[in-house]
Amino acid sequence: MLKILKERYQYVFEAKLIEEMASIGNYRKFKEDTIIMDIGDSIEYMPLLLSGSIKIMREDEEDGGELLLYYLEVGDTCAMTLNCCLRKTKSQIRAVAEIYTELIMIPVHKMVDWIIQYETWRVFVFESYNTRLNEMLEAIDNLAFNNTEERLYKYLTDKAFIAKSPNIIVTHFQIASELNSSRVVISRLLKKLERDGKIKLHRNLIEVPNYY
DNA sequence: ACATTAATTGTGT
DNA sequence: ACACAATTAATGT
Repeated sequence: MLKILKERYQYVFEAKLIEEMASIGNYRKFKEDTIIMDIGDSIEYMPLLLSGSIKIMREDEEDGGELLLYYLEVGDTCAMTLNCCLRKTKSQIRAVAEIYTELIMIPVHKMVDWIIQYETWRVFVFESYNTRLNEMLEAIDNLAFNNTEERLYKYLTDKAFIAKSPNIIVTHFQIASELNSSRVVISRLLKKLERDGKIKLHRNLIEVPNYY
């Protein structure tokens, strides 16, 4: 575990901190589509991604609809967790492994200590906050302007990027529920994107040539 | 290889 | 949003 940590984070954190992470952290792996953290769970650990990718979703308690907020990738932490450990609130979000994912769980009290002890950790935490905030703003823009088409295309490229393949395997229905839209709308928009030459459609499969 | 069926996708109102 | 048509994949014979 120490080895993996070093590979991924040697330029981010100082050696001492990495060693401490390795000895304290709890190594876990999750298979595709498993829920890592659900809404209402109290947060005792903060995740540090080693490999894979996690999607962060919100759920509407009214209609049970889901909404995908953003993806966490290697080198990211969950901003929600950062928030919760300082305020002792419950999770407001659901985290699901998008693909096979490895991560290290670190007890939240440790991360408070580290903020005091390690400069690199402080920087890391603030950076994460910042990127997350920006991504959220972007997401809100798209929502507010009701621009589902852009949201859809971003969703597709993101997904392809994570899978490291231009081919993504989803049905229109699945996309609709993640974007909290209806299947028909998605189908129509996908058609349009195909006509524009941005993607190619097949059954259960969408080709996204320019995903990087 | 063909027919049947279920699921996914396309389109008009 | 709804209903229905068309297409495709999966399965059995």
